Amino acid sequence: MKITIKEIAKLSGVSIATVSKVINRKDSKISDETKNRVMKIIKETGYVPNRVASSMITKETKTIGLVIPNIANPFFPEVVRGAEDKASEAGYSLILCNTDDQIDKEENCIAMLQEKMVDGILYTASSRRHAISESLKHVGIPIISLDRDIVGLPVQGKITVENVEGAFEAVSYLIKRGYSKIIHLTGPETSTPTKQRIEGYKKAMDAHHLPYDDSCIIEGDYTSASGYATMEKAIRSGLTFDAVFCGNDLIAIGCIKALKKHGLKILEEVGVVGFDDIYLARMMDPELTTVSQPKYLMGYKAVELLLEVMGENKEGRREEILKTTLVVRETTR
Amino acid sequence: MKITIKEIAKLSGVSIATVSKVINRKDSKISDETKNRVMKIIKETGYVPNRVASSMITKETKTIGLVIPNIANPFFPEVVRGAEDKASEAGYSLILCNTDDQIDKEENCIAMLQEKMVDGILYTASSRRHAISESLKHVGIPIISLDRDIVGLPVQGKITVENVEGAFEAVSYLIKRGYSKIIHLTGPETSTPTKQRIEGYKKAMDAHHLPYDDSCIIEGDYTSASGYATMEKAIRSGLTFDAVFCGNDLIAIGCIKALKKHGLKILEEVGVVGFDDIYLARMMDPELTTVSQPKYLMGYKAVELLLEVMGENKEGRREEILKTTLVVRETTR
DNA sequence: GTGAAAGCGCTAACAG
DNA sequence: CTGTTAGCGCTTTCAC
Repeated sequence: MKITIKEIAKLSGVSIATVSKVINRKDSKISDETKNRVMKIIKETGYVPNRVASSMITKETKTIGLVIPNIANPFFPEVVRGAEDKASEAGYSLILCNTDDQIDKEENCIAMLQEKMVDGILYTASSRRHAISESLKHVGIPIISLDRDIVGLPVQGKITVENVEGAFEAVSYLIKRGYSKIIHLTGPETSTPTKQRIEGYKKAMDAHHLPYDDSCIIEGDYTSASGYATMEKAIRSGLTFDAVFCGNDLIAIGCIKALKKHGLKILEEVGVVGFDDIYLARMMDPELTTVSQPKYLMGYKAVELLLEVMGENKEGRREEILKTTLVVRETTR
Repeated sequence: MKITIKEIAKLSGVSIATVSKVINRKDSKISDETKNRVMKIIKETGYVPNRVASSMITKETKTIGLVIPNIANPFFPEVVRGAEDKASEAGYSLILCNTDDQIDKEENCIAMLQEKMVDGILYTASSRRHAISESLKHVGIPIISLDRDIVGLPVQGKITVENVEGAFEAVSYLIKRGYSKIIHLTGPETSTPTKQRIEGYKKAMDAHHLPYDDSCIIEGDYTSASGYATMEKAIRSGLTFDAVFCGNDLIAIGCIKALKKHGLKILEEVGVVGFDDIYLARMMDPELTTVSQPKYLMGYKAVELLLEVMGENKEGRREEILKTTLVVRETTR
């Protein structure tokens, strides 16, 4: 039988109300003597307050739900770490959910988080999501959308990065370094980041009056396997290019593998730029030139924003768009 | 005001007990008619049962605490994924805690998890931990220790890998391939895996009557920076070697950087073997020969074991030691 | 300064 | 088949 506040009260010869007050530091009107006595008993007995009981009354669980596609995707661990740091700093903990970009898993997660009465949700929408499911519309819990935007979803806030600008900068850099036949290997075109990176690519090409057509923008998904496959196909199909701007680093890795296999020299013959700057980018050989996303900060800021929204209980949507930075390494001349 | 079971009862014209039964599928004795009526109302109102309230009674939160050093360390995401998969399969969710291998953070995490009344804890002990803190001794919650063993900690189960055998196999392979002056770059010697990998290294060297002394076993920590620094120092100090067995892949990555910098040819002049087989190992160039740990399985099995232990409420310690496999790639001849 | 009492939303006997 | 009742462990007025 676990020890409860009742025992502590009995043992210290005070009421449970008093014990509750000292536990929660609402003890301005409790004499030091009783305070110390209660504290001592608590320590001695190893009493642990039951937060699920207090949650019932305070209506907060000090828990935040974190819904992401897959923690094993190297993009997310840092984001999660940032989120966890800010959360624990503020006395919250994180429930982690993986959705594999599958809509039904997403809905299950959200439902579960609602039942567990989390105080807020950080949500990276499935890149496959087009329509918003009904059930998602009436979650009565603050939601911050992370990384990806969902039009129509009633979120209370949004943390994204400057995808257009990041892509623009990357492609512009490529052009400045003398590359001119630049192709773009993208992720699923249903997701906002993908669309935005394509937009940035086009803008840069246009700005420099460089030609491109639909065959230069090749859709895949955000995996190295996809990068490998699409690159392979591009080469086979006789497409000419001297640089490739990849939708993310994973695609870039696969792409480079394919390039190497075909004996193409990275940097001299073909420049490659990634997006994300995952841990891997710095570790591979050659080190990958890429657009760095502030992953840790994204998680951190997302929780920060969520906490704000939760506090104010306001309706207004908040938004923060974080900057990317081009990191030039060894896959571009 | 959030809608409660009471409203549903009123709206469907039944008692709350009945509603409770249909929610929890204890409805064998409820007529289909009432069942359907209640279900319909639930759907219409968008009622979400409050699991924190039911937790108070059932004494279970369907939540598991996952305590790891750092999710941003590439070893852990897959472990966590495995754990999450098994957990969600069984209707549980995971609260994630990062400890940075700091004992005080560990204790905070554990305390918080206790207060949140998690049903069990998965725990990767700090590699710096030598003594078990008092507070950890009387957690009344089942604990499974993951990856690292903690002597003296009253855990109900243990999931580890065959570190000795893995190291033995790696070093033996190196020897078989003609390397003979093999050094070992280790992690912190306070942690069990480190000790075991050293043991495996020694066993293999002994088995083949190859000489080594203390200077061949160089302690560092499990980071690429450490791998770089220790390798650098080893080279500077004039240590001779033709292969290096690294305590993990991160060390191997740093080590290879240092080797390359000094113009040493990987594979021909110096063979390198890592440990873990993180995602990176396959992505780098040259691809890393390494001892693969079943990371996903570790997490999965850990939750499985925890669930078992929780179910039986037995005292006996359970243990599962998973196999490693040597993956030969491009850093060994 | 401290305590009594009224619940939070739900489940689990037990009655009917 | 369904409802009544007694809490789960805690916080929070409101008295004293």
